[in-house]
Parts: sequence; C-alpha cells; structure tokens
Amino acid sequence: MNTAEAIRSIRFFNGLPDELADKLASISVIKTHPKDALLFESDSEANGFYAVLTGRMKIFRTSPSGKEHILHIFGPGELFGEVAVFQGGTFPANAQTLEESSTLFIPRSDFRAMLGREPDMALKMMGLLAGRLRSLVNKVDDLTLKETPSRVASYLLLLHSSQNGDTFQLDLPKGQIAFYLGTIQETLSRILKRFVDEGLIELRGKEITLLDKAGLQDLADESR
Amino acid sequence: MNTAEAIRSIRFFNGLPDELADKLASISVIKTHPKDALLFESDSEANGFYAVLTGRMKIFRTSPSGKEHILHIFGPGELFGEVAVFQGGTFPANAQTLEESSTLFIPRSDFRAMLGREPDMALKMMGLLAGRLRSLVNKVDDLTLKETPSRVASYLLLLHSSQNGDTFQLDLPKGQIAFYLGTIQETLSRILKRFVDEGLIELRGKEITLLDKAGLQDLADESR
DNA sequence: GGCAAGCCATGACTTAAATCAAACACCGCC
DNA sequence: GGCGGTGTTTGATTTAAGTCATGGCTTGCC
Repeated sequence: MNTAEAIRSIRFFNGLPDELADKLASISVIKTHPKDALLFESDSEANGFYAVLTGRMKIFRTSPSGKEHILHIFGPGELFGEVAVFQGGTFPANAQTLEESSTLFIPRSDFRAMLGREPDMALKMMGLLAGRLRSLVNKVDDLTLKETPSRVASYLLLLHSSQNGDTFQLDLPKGQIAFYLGTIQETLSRILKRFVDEGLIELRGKEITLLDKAGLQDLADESR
Repeated sequence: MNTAEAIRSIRFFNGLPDELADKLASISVIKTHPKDALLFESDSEANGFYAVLTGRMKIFRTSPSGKEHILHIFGPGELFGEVAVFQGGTFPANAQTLEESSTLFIPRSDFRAMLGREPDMALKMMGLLAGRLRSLVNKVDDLTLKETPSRVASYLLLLHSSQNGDTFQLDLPKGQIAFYLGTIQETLSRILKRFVDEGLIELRGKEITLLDKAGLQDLADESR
C-alpha cells in the first residue's frame, strides 16, 4: 500500500478532494511496527498523529507501580493521537501495538493547514473529538457509578453486538481486558467464574458463549 | 448586559469579526436561572449550547440510586454543552447551576454554519474539545490509578494555585467536592481530618490553610 | 519429548472505602 | 430566642476488590 491508497482507505478522509488527498499523501509516512511496539508515550512531544492501517493499537496510561488503564483500542481505519494536533503539542497517553501493525503518520502542521481550508473536514474532526469525549464521559461514569461485574457484563454484550452468534472468541488476553475495564486479572477471572456458576455464560479458554443475555443486560444496567 | 456585550465578554469569541459577532448576538439568548436550576439532562435533545455569563454551573452524571459524579465546574466566560453541537444531538451529561446564574444560549445550526466560515474559530473549537479530552483522560487516570487521599491532596493544591495565600475558602459545599472527586461526603470528611491530624492542613469550617505543601504534593503524586 | 514462558485460576488475606446510623454545628428565619 | 433545614462529623460495620502467593495449563520451541 502506498500513502495515497492509505489515505483513501481511511474513513475519516472520505470526501476529501483528490488534490488535497494527494497533498496529504505526499507528506504522510507509512510505518510498520512489531507486536508490543511503543509508538509514543504520555507527555512526549507530538509532531503529528496516526491512523491504523493494519493491526490494533492500545491507548493507555500507567501508574509508576506498573498498573495500567486502557482508554481505547483502535483498529484499521481509526485515527489516534489527534488530540495533540490541537492542543498542548504532547500526547495525553501512551500508544502501543497489540500485534504486528502498520500505521500512517500525518504531520501536525500540514494537517492543521488543511483543516483551515476544508470546513467539512474541520466539522468532521470536531465530531470525532466530540465522540471521543462522549466515550470518555461514559467511562468515567462506569468507573465511579458501577461495580466491576456490571462493567464486565457490558463488555461481553459489547463484544456480542459486533459478532453474529452467541459464541465468540475474546478479542484480547484476559489481563488486557481487565486493564480495559479498570480492574485486574484476578478480579476479572473471579467474576467470569461467577457468571459461569450463575449460568450466565459458558467459557472454554478464550471462547465464550452468552447463555442469558437478559441477565447480563440487567447486570450491566445495575449501579451503585 | 445585551447579547452583543455577552458575546464579546466570552474569551472564546475573541478575534471574531464584528459582523459575525453581531450575527451570533442576534440569534443567541440570555437566560437567567435560580440556584440549583437544571439546564439540561443527559440524553435530552440539544438545540444549542451555552456560555456562563455569571454564576457557576456543574456538569455531572447520576446513578439511579442518587449518587452523582461531577465532571466539570464552569464559571463566567466558559462554554458548556458544546459536545452536542458536533455529535449525537443530545447532551452527554446533566447541567445544573450551583448558584443564581445567567447564561448565553447559542443555537446549534447557526453556530455550526459560522464555524464553517471561520477556520480560526473552528481550530479554536478543536483546541477546546482537545483540552476537555485531556482533562477527562486525567480524571480517568486519577480514578483508576490513584487513591482518594491522593485526589483530595491534588484538589487542595489546585485550589491553592488559583489563590494568592495559603489560607482560602473551599469553593463548594463538601458534599459537592466529594462528588467532584469521585467519592462521598463521609470519606472526604475523614480524609480531611487525617490531613489535619498529620499537620498537613488546618481547617476551620470552610476555611482551609495549607501547612505542608510539599507533603500534600507527595500525597498527590502517590499511586497504586 | 520435555522444558520454559506466558497466561490463567484459585485460595488466603488485607484494606480502602462505601454504607448505615446517629448526633452535631451552623445559619437563616419566623 | 428557638426552630428547622442543610451540611458536616463521627462511629460501627460491611463489602468489594486489591494484594500476595502458588500451582496448573497451554503453547511454542529446542
């Protein structure tokens, strides 16, 4: 894939006039990364932002003692690191590949200049940022107003909604799922066991079957 | 104050050409609200957004059982509810006055149209949204990676940084501060008492004196 | 085949913080 | 001045979830 094809493969750039797409393509760079590669760190200087071409990326924060909290997971076609383009000039969190991946890197200043000339793109970008805000508000809400089993149930239902059957594979190692849900491996393990005991799910390794979706939904809606 | 003066009193609109400022002024409306008035609720339809003229506003989420979590507190000159302008068409959280307040309401569609014609404003808006994202990322981080005393210490230091002496008044009832920090009154009360016992602060009602800022800073930096 | 590494499950224990309950302090107001 | 409401403190108790420690399972690899 060359950068022009890459730009065109990204949903966000749909509708961009050819001339501008080519301009962007000419200044952006395709990078490849092995599994577990760190693309950038919180507070490091940002000269641009990224789009995932292949693979997956996790955006996270860590505590000095090694605990981490995963804020987002992005797959092909999604942008990340764009906050730094508009404010502060540094990244607000860390980005690391979950598997071998490739990305498109787009320099900050040229992109800003383009937004200044393309009101539609600018509005799209505001929509993207607003959507991110919504998802973070929900996260804060979940973390403070819900218990862990409730978040686990939500997560399972979320996974389910992007599958076609009631049986599917967990998309991440359980330790990573725990970090995504704001908890730790052991706690997640115990909660999943409880779900099995209560007949809500079936579990064979990474394969999971939802047996009682209504029950899970009730749990997901519970709050303190 | 009329709407034209109101528009000009809002930092965000600095640099807006007179003609456009007047246009905005002609479509926006000044509203006044008693203390504890609910301006909008989570998921309610949004036809525009607000700027605080006088008073203060809290932006928060609640659980069915009545617990609340305060996401932001905004004072004069600050915008709120703007997320709904760009995405979804509903507000992501509730807004309620903390005291008697007045606001400027700006309709969604006209504002969007204006942004399409004013690239500088658009970039400013992206900066605003990006800043909000940063603050929420920090909140998530605090909530999952730090203990409550650490958040309390941070809050005291934050208040301190916007004052000139080491003695100042708490800006909110303690119950509200607790909700802002993602905890409850009783816990906050106990933590403040501990701080007093440890000689970190002095406390007389709503008046607080920081005695050991370095100690507070250490606490604030602590993490799990 | 067997060994090591990562991943996961489970048990025992600790702990931070929420809940429940009661009393107190302060303030405005009739 | 006393009364009521709101806000605050304090104590006793419970509970969710984290920590520590161990062992087992799987998977890949020499």
